[in-house]
Amino acid sequence: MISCPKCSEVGSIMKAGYVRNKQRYVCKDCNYFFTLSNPDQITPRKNSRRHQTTIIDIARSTGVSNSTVSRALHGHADISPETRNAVLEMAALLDYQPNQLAYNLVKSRTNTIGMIVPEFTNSFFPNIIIGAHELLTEAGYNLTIMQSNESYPIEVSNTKAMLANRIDGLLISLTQETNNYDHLKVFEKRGIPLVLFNRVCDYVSAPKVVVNDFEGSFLAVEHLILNGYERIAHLGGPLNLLVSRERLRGYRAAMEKYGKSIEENMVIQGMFSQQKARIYGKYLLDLENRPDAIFAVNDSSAIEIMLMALEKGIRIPDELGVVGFSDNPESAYIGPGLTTIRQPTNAIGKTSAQWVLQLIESEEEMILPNEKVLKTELVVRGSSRRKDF
Amino acid sequence: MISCPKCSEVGSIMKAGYVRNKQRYVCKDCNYFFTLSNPDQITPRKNSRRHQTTIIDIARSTGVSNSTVSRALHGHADISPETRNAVLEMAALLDYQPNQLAYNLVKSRTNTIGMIVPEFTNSFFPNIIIGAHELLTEAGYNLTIMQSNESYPIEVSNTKAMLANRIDGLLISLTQETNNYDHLKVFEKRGIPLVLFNRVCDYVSAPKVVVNDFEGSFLAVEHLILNGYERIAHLGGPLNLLVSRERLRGYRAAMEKYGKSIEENMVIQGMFSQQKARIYGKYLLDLENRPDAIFAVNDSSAIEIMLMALEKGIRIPDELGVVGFSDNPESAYIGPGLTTIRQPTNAIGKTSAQWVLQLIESEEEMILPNEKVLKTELVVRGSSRRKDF
DNA sequence: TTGTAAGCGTTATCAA
DNA sequence: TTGATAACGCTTACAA
Repeated sequence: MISCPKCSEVGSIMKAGYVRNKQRYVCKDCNYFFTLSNPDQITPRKNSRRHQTTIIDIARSTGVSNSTVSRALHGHADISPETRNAVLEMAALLDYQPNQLAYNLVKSRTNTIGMIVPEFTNSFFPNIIIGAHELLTEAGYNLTIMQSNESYPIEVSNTKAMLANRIDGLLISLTQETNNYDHLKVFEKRGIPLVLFNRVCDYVSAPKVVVNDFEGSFLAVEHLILNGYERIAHLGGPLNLLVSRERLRGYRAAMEKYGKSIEENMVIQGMFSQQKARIYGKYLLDLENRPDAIFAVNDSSAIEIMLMALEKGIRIPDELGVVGFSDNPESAYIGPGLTTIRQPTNAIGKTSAQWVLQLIESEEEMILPNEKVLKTELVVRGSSRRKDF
Repeated sequence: MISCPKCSEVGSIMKAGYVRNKQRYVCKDCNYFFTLSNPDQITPRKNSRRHQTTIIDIARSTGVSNSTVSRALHGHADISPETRNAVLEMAALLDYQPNQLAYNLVKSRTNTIGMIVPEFTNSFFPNIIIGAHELLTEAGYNLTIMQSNESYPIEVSNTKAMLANRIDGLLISLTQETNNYDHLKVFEKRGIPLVLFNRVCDYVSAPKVVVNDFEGSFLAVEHLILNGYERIAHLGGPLNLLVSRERLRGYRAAMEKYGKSIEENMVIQGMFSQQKARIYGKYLLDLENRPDAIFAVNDSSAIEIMLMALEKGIRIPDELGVVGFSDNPESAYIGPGLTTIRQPTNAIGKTSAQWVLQLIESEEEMILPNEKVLKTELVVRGSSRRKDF
């Protein structure tokens, strides 16, 4: 008695013509075609619970070898159109889906780029993801995204997972907690392409994609000064991040250039969070001699400040100028509109992705500029435009 | 001469004590420890370009077998603490990173959930992703996200890629183009858990996570009516999507309940896109006898309408009431604030993720309610609140 | 043009 | 408590 190699059924086997001079059978139960080239192939493969059809199934059913099937499937040359068609037909018939896992294992590449971002509650990182995603998809790569949630331990475990999954390259933007970079150096040591973006650091020799935070901040503060604000506070980010330091530097440079003295109690550096923004914002607005303008490290903080000013009845922009950074979607609409520095988020994603692909495709260690700096843009809205200026 | 099994170097091999009565060596060049249990293991493994250390490397260096290493690494019982420690030490020394690919292949599961969303330009899907991501991470699963960009062919190729990568389960929200569901039925046939969310359809027997679009819309329109609006237009979505149909149904039901006649030229169904919103918005606002309120299928469209009204000098809410759907972040801030229906995005993600995990973990085909309906919430803001009401 | 067989890095089933 | 050895599904020399 012949049993179906796929579903083990014995009662429903029928003859189904000849292939390459061998009797072909079909199992009416599971619609599986096969030949019996060799008696011990009659026994079904074990562990067949939810068996997905493999190359071997196709090989058996068509009466050719695995390698021939593989070649046919990949449109290799040196294969007779006749057998190729037979294989392709059978593949369709058996509803064959290649097993990427096995492919990846033997090729030891996955065609997948990993991306780790600290958060995606703001639209900032999602927009970067969109950019990277577009470019990678076009290039035939998959993108696996992980989120570190601004936590260093999670970031470390994320990189471990990426490593374990043998991604071909990694795009990463660091958490605000990250001060140790050993988990990134592993990538260097392994020769796995790595690109840092936005939240970068100096201590790892990987390419970095950033924006001109210094200039952006300089322009922002200069704009406030040119609108007649004198005592400008800065609500900054955590200083272990280069972005925070650069934006602080831009602030100081602008103040200095225009001969404004900086009151150090009005320069605050802190973690990114809505709660922190409220605390620092309250502090600044409650100062006995409160600033007449605030340059915030990002739009979320700036918006918190605007809302608090509203509550307190402080008029914007007359009594208080506010400028943010990043141009969140809500910034255009809040109150008189929030003046801000627009970041080319899509381009950040695209640039980073392109770079990591270049690193992958270039066999040699490339000698490359280690940093790409994209341009920001000052977007002037109502929160900083005084009528009398 | 002994050559290093890892880097093939011959000049830098030194003796390094004894392990299990075998001479141990170390390659000073690549810091690789090994023993020579068997003469033909002297030859380095070929294809060693960028060789990542494997279980076999550890086995050789420690002088035990693969299986023992595997067991030690997984903290199996039945292993002497002595050898376990030796293995673990060596693993750390050689900087071993497990190869998830191989693991997945033999286990034929990936611990990865796939997620396909039509877009993430709005904050809507990112927020759902956040919810799903949180729950999945906690459960020890990875999340692979793909974006169909509202394109049916891309959606199909995405599902193929997911299948090829042997994800353990899929969460999907359909594109506005999708009218054929064969690519989803494959999952059914293969027994791969599938959960539809938000953009669902009736033609595939998979669990669905949706919100009460009907009630939400009903409340939105009722709210407009109770604020004295009479001639309410509806700017709807593509009708092949259940959400669009449900929201339309809610609109009609509310109008009917309050005895308002619907002017059919003021009910428009169209694709989601900013451009379309502008075109339809212009049409509605330019009508000779224009509506006194518009209920839009989503906030993006509603916002476009508000902006156009602003341009045309139509006062909101006095001359025109506007209500959207979803509560985008910018909706709170635009003009007098956009009244909208808030969707529990985080919960949508979490619920879908939880469901797919349940399906994975339950061996049996579960008998389950086929749909979960989450609650929406009316958020009243200035765009619909008439002073005289 | 096709087949054979080794190898990718694991886990799992037997024996020892 | 350990070690061989056979899978997992695929690609690819090398042989025929």
